[in-house]
Amino acid sequence: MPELPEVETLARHLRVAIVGHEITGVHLGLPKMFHARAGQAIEELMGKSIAGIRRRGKFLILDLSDDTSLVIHLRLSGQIVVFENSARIVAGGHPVPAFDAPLPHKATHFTLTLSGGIILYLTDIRQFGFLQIVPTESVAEAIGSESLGPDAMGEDLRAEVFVERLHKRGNARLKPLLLDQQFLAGLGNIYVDEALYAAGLHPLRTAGSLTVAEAETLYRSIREVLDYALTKGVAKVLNGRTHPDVAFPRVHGREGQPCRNCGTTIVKTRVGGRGTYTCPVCQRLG
DNA sequence: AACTACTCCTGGAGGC
DNA sequence: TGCCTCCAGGAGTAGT
Repeated sequence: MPELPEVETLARHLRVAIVGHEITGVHLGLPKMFHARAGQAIEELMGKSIAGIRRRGKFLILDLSDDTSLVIHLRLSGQIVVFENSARIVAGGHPVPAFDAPLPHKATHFTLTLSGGIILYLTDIRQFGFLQIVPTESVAEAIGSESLGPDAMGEDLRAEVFVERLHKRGNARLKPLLLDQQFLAGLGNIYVDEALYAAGLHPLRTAGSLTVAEAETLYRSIREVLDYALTKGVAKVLNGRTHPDVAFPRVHGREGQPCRNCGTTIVKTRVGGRGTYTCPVCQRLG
């Protein structure tokens, strides 16, 4: 589930909620979720404090007080919920189970108890998510930063950088390319559909077929969609079925419903094995 | 370089 | 109610 806006929102909320707190309890219910280095035990976390929280692409990074870092990837169905003295203070990621469901859930695989009456639950129905503990100086290596593309929200990703990268991958189709974390880090299936729709570009267009103006439009659309998700709080409510923002998503998941630009029926196709929603009029191939 | 298929899992939705 | 199939917001690997 969680794409860049969801992970970023989680990072921001966790920053307020748990930075400075000490880890006083650790429970790992699904051992394979912990991608341990040789000889590592999850109990190493005990006694360390949360020094800072970062995000890179879809990776969530908890920097700890002893220059190690807890790296978390939620993949498709990871969810994090934090309680403080029995009150839920953070909830984000995949919406199943519901954020207000009793915890721990049977799919809660990792629990951190922190000073100040705080408990963090990591729940993951499909068990694809994972944890790593690495030296903070090795985080980049651990998450594959050399191969990971620029962060989709990063300030260093200027339009001309994006356009240049696009044209280097001229034969690639837009949708699989934008999903490729080595090309651009952070986008997932929903936001790629949203960005392409906002830019009026068909997901099967090749990168090389875009004019410079179209490529710049795509760049702006990606930033706008992500910014909207972050500032309007849709990243959080998007995960819930009954999010109050009826204006978002604008195309993803709206098969059979009218396009909000032109009224044409939104169609669902499969591109690169992923469910893909488009307006056949606003997003033309030719 | 770029595409497809398959893989890790569970659960919800829909058809019968 | 059960049973079946398909699908799911990620991403790595293998084969073409």
